[in-house]
Amino acid sequence: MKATDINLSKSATMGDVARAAGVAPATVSRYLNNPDVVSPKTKHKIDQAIRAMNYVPHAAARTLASKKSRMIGAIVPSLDSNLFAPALEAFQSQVSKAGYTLVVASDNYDAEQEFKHINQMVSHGIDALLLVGSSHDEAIYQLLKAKQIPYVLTWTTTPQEEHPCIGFNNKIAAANVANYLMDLGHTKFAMISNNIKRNDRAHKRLLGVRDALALRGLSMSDEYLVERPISAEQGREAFRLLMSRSEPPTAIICGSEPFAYGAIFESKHLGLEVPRDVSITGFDDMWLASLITPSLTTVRTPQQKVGALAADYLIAKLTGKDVALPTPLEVEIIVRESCAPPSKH
Amino acid sequence: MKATDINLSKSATMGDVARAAGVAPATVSRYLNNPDVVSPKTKHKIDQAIRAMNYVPHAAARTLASKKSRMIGAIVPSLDSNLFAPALEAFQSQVSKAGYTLVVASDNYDAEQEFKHINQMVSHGIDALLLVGSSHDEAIYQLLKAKQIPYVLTWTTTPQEEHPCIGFNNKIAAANVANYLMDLGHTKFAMISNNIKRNDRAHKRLLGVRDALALRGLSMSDEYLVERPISAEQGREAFRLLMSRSEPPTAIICGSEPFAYGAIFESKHLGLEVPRDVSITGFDDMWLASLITPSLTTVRTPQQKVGALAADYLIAKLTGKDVALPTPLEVEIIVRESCAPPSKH
DNA sequence: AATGCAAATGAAATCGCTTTCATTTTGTTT
DNA sequence: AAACAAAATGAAAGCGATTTCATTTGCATT
Repeated sequence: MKATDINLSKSATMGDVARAAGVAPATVSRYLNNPDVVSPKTKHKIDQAIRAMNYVPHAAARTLASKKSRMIGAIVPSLDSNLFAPALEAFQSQVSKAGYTLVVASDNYDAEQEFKHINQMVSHGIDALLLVGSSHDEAIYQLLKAKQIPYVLTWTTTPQEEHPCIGFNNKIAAANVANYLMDLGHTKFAMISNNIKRNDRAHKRLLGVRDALALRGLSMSDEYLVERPISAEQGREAFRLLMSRSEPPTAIICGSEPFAYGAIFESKHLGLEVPRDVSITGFDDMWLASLITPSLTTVRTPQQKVGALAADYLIAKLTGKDVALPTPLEVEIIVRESCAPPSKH
Repeated sequence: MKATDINLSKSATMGDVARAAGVAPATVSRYLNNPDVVSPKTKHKIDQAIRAMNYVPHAAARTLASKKSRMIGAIVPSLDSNLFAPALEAFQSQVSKAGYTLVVASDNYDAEQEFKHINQMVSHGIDALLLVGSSHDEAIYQLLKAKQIPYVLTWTTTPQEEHPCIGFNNKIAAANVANYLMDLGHTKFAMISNNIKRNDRAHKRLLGVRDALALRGLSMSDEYLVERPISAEQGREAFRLLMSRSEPPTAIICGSEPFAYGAIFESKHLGLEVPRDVSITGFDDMWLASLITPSLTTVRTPQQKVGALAADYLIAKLTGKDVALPTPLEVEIIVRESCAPPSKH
């Protein structure tokens, strides 16, 4: 770890190391990539030489020659978001543990940006790729297929098993929430959601809610669906809007948890009491859910698990192991204080 | 953007494009890197060929030949943290806007991991590097210097101008908070902080507080300094601990904002009222600060700005422009409800 | 038309590694 | 000790771009 003898001139190359160790470059390469096949004796010599010259392999050269970059890409909607950060952190941890380097980009829910980023990453030779959600340009899949790049879609499950996915069933999860609220006696629902068109998870959650309602002969008109960028602030506004309707909902299902926080905070400003006047649910179970007053009834999603499993899957795939895709992950409704039966008007 | 004619066999190389366009590979290279020097006529031919074959340059080959990877690295303590995410998002946005690809890693405040990641990134040929904080292994600086890799330290300022920094003065910011509280009449202080040894920002904030106190003849004993990993949950525990002292503090300065949230939530459990029974301050002004009850008096730090400026600086540096480092950024105390004069015993 | 100069292009070496194939060394078996 | 298979090593050909240097082309000028 001492860095006393850093060579200030040109960096040492594999050739330099080979010369110093008195072996051929090929042997150094083997030492690096497949140590088992080099004899202990030469292994030692090479080891010495590498340390002495502070040799660091030139990754681009390796990539060029081997067609493997030892980089894995991840494209998420946003880096600045509690929604993906835990998964990304877990992903990065696993990825780097396996000796890979992580390349990331955020696309702000914009398909064109995503496409651009993917092209850039592919050009850089990433060995595998993590994507969020299930709706991606067909060209992307074609590209990944053509280049034989393993990928995985996260936060989602494909019913048709078209693509490898690691996530949970958003539709069912949302349906469970709706059912829970209906069991409490609610009939007048509203939903605060991220953009339905651009965010397939949001879309599926909406479908889940609508299906569940339909099964019990209920429905939610479009007026009670408010689409917003994800943030607590937007949740506040959406809540105010919804509660100012002539016929306000008795239960508000938030497609993303920050909306729920915003709604709860805003309820205090409006002099409303949760859950007496209106029930609110979240989605994800972030740290604030249990601390806020009233604490939030929500569905807990396995965020780090998604990240870690995605990494494991891709790495296994790269290692040549044949991997079974994990079955859709479980989610769980965490019942806290923010829901109650609707008041008798 | 159509991907109808993806070549399923080997990807097209520059040679293929050259052949198709009836020019030399060198000319294609010029078209890509320095379009001004190729004639409009050939430019058109090459353009056609590239589209037709769906050619994507091989980044590793470019890197090898040009010694520029068009990748920029960033190492942050944690990806799963509201503290760095906004900056990182802004950084990534600028970086990719300039045509670079972002490589990230998190080191969990562990110097050894950081060193490992940097080596890996350097091996991958990153053109520039963002680091957080000011305390890094000397070997790192040597390596970056030897390889001539521009870098920037963020969230900090070096008084000695040893290294390029983009951030604010943590010491002064914390001192301001302490002064504000002393102005209110406080004399019995406590601080909840991240690990002082591993986190230089935390350390500087502590120094700022201590210095400010000293200037007014006050002090804070070590018993009133609680070091914890950054989270609201840890903030709760620390708060409970501090308030159970025989002589509890009247003001608690939180070195990171999640601590403050935890403290405020826990105060309710303990039947204490903020700010009547104890004043609390945060650090960063995250979204929750204005929504929580009581709203949090805190210091607002320019997070996106740090990320964006860091990117601008590095990119300018890479473009060969001579860049003036921005002066330390301003921070501002946002006075809200969580502080008040100490109660009369 | 001849001249000269700048602009545009091409040829070929090079970047640092991997990998195939051939060769040498080692160790085991008879 | 001979014979042979297995293990270890070496030689050399790429991988796909960039870049220097040389050459050709195009245009304006006389």
